[in-house]
Amino acid sequence: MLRTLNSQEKETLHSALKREGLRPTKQRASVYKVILGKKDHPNAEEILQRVRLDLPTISMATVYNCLETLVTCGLVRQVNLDRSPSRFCPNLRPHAHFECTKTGTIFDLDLNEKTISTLESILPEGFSAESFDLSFIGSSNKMHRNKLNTNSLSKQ
Amino acid sequence: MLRTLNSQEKETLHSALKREGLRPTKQRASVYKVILGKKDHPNAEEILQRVRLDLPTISMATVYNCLETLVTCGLVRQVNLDRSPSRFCPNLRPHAHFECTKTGTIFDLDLNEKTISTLESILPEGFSAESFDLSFIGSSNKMHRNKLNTNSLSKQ
DNA sequence: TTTGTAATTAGAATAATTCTATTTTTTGGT
DNA sequence: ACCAAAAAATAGAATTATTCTAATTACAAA
Repeated sequence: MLRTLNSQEKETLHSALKREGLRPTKQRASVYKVILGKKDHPNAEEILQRVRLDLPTISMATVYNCLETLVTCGLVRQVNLDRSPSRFCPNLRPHAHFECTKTGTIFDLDLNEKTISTLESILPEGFSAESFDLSFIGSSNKMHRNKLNTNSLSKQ
Repeated sequence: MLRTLNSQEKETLHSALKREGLRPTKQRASVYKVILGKKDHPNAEEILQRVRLDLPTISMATVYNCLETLVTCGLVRQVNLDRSPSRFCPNLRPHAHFECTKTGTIFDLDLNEKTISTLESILPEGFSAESFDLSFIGSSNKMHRNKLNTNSLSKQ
């Protein structure tokens, strides 16, 4: 059985859904719980497997529907690296991704204010960005930080 | 009829292919020519249409094969934005992409040394990147620079 | 030339995602 | 609680970009 949403997470989910005029269903809650529960950037197939521990009859179509809903509500971010299946992550802070070619691990790299303004400064006059995507491919000697159940790293 | 490769471009292509032990074919030359000829980040389907002006019987499989070859040889870069079909671009300088939501135009944004070192500084100890991808989505009031036949912009 | 290898080709196969049509669930009004 | 209307979930078909397969054609070195 999967860890359950705590009351704050439940409140976040319900109010975001309400804001969009959408209903809180057990399928949506379970998909959200899975994404919060293991921040390893799972794809739809992996999310389906994990959700089925709780809801054995959920369909792939529903997983895709729930993911779209959660992304629309701003609770979850869709991460596309190259042409591999989309992955999903609950980190709403500005961050980049690093994919380790040795292990396949994807790390979040939080961005500080200075870095963000450097990114903004790339845009010429007359351009304004509503979003950006930044990712790196390479190798790392860092292990998964399983204890914290996160792949997020930042420099001190 | 399409503009032909000049002798320098031909030499670049042939020596890059030779370096990899690959043969210079008319299909490869034509795909390369198309990508150099209009720097609007075409996808495989668009490249097929343009190449067929020269080689009416070329197949989509060959276009994909040629594209893979050119990317492997380092003559062309594959550009993936979200989950849309891969696009191809001959700009080998370090650059980011900007997709205009109003027009669908994709602009190259050349990156200066300072920006590149800021990007490198994002990586924590123990991480090394062999490549990065940076893209923006937003809107721009710049028109296509058709006269120069390029979508590349940089700040002075 | 011949001969082996590489490249091209058409079409089938694959894989991620989206769509369609049906059933189930939820909600708000009585 | 009951019912009607709307939303969501579901199974499976459809779509789409890309890759694979097997057969043919072109090339380059001896």
